[in-house]
Amino acid sequence: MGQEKFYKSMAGGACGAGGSNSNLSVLLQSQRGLSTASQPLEAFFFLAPLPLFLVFFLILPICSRSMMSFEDVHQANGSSRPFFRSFDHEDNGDDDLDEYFHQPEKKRRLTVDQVQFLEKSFEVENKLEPERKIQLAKDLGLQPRQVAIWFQNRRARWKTKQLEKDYDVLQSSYNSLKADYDKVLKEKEKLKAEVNLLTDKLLLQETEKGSSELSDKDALSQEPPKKAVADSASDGEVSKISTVACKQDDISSAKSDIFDSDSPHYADGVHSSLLEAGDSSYVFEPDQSDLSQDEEDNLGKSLLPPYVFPKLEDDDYSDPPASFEDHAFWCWSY
DNA sequence: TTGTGTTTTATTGCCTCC
DNA sequence: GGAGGCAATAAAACACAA
Repeated sequence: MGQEKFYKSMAGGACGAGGSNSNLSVLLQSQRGLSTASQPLEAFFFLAPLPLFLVFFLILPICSRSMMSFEDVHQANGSSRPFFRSFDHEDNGDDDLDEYFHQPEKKRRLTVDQVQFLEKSFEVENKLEPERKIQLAKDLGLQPRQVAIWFQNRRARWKTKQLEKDYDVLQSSYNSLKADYDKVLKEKEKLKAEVNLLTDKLLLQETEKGSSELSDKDALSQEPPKKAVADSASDGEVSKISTVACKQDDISSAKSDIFDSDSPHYADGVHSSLLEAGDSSYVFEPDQSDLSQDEEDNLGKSLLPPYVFPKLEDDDYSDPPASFEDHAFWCWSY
């Protein structure tokens, strides 16, 4: 099928080499200010010594097939590659000519000028209408099919480049987001440590307060203080007293909420060690005998001051993949 | 000079549109 | 059903290091 298309387009674009060369020459001259000699008739002078049938049945079809301009062969562009390299090589003799004609068609690169012209045309419009294709083919001395293929490949290259650009944009966006995320995470850890520190301070204060109140009570009841404390401690009196004291104090109540919502789960070294050292956790144990667990939770949530957050386990944060590539793959896999 | 990687030109097969 | 586009691929041309 491709071959069918190819030969159709070949027929459509054939036999325009001479006139089209001058078109290209004029166009390129106007573009770059170069003076390139356009001499299409040279072709026929060159072919004159050959038998007529050879010219019409062998040489011309090949010229039209490759759509090579003689100007391109002669042009003194230092970097230009010989567009018709094989043909040049065959100038040596009839044997080579025969060999050439029996060779399978080789790929020939477009000249720098042709590519430049096509690039400019592509910049204007990357799609190719039939009329423009024909015109470009004429101007460049190429087959319409070649022009179409060039545009097709050019679009593919453009698309690849565009994908690379998009990838870069996404990558930088991901990097900045990840930086923000890390920053927030650090901030969170910092705030968490601060809350722990304040809670511990409060605990110590409450402990001291509880002891002093107990001492006052002991003094009032005129009982030997040491025995009373020892006795009370032994049967849990301290706990009850402290709880009452705690309930009388708004701040401490709020803080004990903090404590309730947070501290039992703490695994942080500082906090847990302090609690264990004083063994004071029982002091703030609220009297919740008449509250169900659900009510307890709801109450706790509704009464929490705005700065008290529910405990977030570390697992609540799922770490993003280490790299942008991993993340992209991770997203893609979902 | 040669091996190897990259770029460019061209083909093939499939799909969509008219 | 033909024309044209696209993705995948082949293969030639080219660049370049060893």
